[in-house]
Amino acid sequence: MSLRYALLGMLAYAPASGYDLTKSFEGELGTYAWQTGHTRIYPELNKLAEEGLIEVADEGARGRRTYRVTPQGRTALRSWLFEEPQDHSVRNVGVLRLFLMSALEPGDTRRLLRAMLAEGRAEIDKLTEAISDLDASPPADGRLPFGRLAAEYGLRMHQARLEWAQWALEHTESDDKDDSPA
Amino acid sequence: MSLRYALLGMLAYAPASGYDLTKSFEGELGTYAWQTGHTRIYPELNKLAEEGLIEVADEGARGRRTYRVTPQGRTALRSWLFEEPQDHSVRNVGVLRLFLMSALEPGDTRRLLRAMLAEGRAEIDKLTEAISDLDASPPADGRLPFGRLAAEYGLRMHQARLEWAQWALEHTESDDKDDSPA
DNA sequence: CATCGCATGTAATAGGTTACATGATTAT
DNA sequence: ATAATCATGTAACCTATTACATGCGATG
Repeated sequence: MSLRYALLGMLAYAPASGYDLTKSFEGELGTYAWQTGHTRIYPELNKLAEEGLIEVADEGARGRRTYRVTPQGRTALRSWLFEEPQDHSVRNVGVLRLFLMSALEPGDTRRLLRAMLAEGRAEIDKLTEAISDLDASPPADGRLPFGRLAAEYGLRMHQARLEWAQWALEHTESDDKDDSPA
Repeated sequence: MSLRYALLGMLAYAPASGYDLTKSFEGELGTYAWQTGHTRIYPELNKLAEEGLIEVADEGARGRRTYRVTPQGRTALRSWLFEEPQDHSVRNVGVLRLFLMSALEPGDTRRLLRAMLAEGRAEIDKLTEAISDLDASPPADGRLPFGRLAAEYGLRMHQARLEWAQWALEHTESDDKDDSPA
């Protein structure tokens, strides 16, 4: 059920084709919020169009169809966002790994945590650079673009995760013979 | 594929029954890392047992079967955790809502962001209390328990998300007539 | 004229959710 | 006795992934 709102929402930002949307899901959207591929996107777009929540705005070369949300689509998105029964459904392999690593022997746990710290730092560097690029060429309308919003989210999450890993490392070492700080 | 490692990992922490595991998934594990229910857990436990990755440690009243990981199971878990091809598969309805809310009119976006800030603060209060309870009665073995680890993670994530929402609010208001600070 | 990227799809399989189902034990 | 909670399962349906498939248009 969430996929359709993801599509509706992205089309509410700006009209796009299935191909464009596929690319979006390969970026921040897929990384932090909702992962999917073109094999789910195309059938769902057809369904949304049938139901009148989106419509073809333009047909281009190679059978390209650019969709935009209809007023009904916008209403559906809005009511989904304001609707109370929030399902907090989460499925995140990275976090699962994080949690489970401490089921290993302390030595292994510490090794994994250190690897994670390195990865996290690399990710933060990448995002910091991406953000400074985005801020160097702000959009004309002054509106916060989706990518900027998502990059900021990613940056803050990675930082928090890094600090958590550091904390976890401190609380794992006491049990171990190798007691050098991280 | 991840569900089986979630189960294997939880059993590596401590032996448990399908019922116990179901409860675990209703807590922090399901909230931050991987959601599932008893209808997936029982069949998967049977499969894991067939494959020799877990075994029945104890049978109790009402058909209760307590499982524990076998050495092969521990090896499988360890190799999954150390294995390189990390799929960063994420599916998080909350984050999706966060990202999509800015596709609405600025007034609606601001209203949702403010609601989110309130929810986030409530969540942080709850976790802070839960953590101080956990820290008041630390486990005898000095090992960091799963719940403590997960609560700390949740706390830090909620805090980072809150700060992000505050940031987003600041960057959304410029476009709006109602320019009072959050 | 070949290769790469654009652009859309279907089919088979796997994984997940909801509804249905049953029975044992404990607490009131 | 009755209700609540413990404890496990199956079946139907829905959602998601992987493999397969096709053709157009631009670039070299």
